[in-house]
Amino acid sequence: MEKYFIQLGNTPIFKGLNPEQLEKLFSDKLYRIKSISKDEYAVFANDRCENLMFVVDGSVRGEMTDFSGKVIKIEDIAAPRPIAPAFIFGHKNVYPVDIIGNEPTMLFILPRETLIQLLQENRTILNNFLDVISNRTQFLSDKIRFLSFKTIKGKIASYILKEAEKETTKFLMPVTQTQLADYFGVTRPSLARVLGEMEKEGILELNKKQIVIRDKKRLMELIN
Amino acid sequence: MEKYFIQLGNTPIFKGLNPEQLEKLFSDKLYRIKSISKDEYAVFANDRCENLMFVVDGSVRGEMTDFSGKVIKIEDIAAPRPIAPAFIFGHKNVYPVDIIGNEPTMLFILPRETLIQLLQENRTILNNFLDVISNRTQFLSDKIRFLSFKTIKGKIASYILKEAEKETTKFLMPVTQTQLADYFGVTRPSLARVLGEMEKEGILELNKKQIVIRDKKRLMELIN
DNA sequence: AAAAAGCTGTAACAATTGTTACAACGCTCT
DNA sequence: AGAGCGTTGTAACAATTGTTACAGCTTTTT
Repeated sequence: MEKYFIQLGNTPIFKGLNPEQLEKLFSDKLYRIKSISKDEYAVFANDRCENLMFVVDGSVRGEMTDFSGKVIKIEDIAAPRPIAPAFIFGHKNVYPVDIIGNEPTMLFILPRETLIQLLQENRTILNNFLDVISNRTQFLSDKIRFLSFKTIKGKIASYILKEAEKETTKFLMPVTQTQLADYFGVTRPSLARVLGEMEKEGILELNKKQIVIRDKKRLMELIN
Repeated sequence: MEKYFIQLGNTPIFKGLNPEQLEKLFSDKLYRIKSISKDEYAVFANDRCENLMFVVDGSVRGEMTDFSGKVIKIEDIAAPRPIAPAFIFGHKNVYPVDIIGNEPTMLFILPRETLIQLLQENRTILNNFLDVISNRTQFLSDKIRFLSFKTIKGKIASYILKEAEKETTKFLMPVTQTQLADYFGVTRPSLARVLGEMEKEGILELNKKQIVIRDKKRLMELIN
């Protein structure tokens, strides 16, 4: 048993299949393994995306180079995870970022043709794959809805009201302020300041990560 | 021949199949047709999304009601087009918006189970469906990249450099300032002001919708 | 041709956010 | 316990953007 079949079974796309089933499924399929070293490029931005790659050992990062030559890290992708599953189909299937090894890393590479075969013959994989790219779309839609609130108060209000849908007035922030600021596309001190203002105005009560909604009505009015 | 099979063949998901093929494909499948009148709700936001619906005649609009009760129109969907194809799979498959008839409208409704059968037995449909969702993801990714430029100058620079990739220095704005401001998530006067500033600084030259890049280097520096 | 509607340019002022810097607190590792 | 690190609170000032209003212009409608 190759060890990458074990890791593959842990990716969201092959979830629900055990290594034996995977080995059997792949017995008559085309695929390949590639090792990359630290800081080696696996793909360059704008390369054609004709394979679905999985990180089965180690981790890679996605980087963008902007017009001025500055490099921006977009995200880390650690095993076991697929790379850019939403870019292998669609009209413009090129990689949106450079993919670079963070460490010695092993990639499992599936040609598009093989993937299509798998999707057609195995219903679990089809469902998983649709789930993965649909989740991505849903996440991005949510994020855009957020970014469209102009003020930070509006973003916070919208975020908190959504988080507190189940529990009525009290809940724990599941992320740090830094992460939340990043998600909102604002700076961390600005977020902290606005949270402070909302506490002074009596709308919220803050204790570290615990948030209590004191005036739900005014919180709702902040969204417009 | 039911006329909706003709319209279905024009949707991106059944593209490449003629009405006869569609009729045959659907002969042993579950589906149904629903008519809605003007201003009738086809679905409410947060309804479970267990069917894929197509507008085969007329048009609907997607509307959101925010916490303060204000209604915001998100988009129009006219025949022939699928409704929310990225929300039938994924973990949270509920409709993100209300769907309301703009006029007397006919909907073709496919249960998820039927859709999965079609995806497995017909490769064209599988490819089309994956293309549709992937295109959506790619569009949203682009948009988020835009929104993440903090200043209006940065958004303009990024937009213009992308638009002017083919033609070197001169091009026509394909949209009005109002539309562009909307896409950027800023107000129209702000956009106009910044465009004016960039002209004064000698970076751009503006004549109505014609734009000439006078200093590409400084334009690129604005992106960071 | 006249009227209406939409697009663009501009201005002054208000509001919001970014920048930068520092301090206090809690957690983990040794 | 102490060092190191990440998180949070805060402040002053600079920069950017929103708001509102008006005028001139083009395009479409009547």
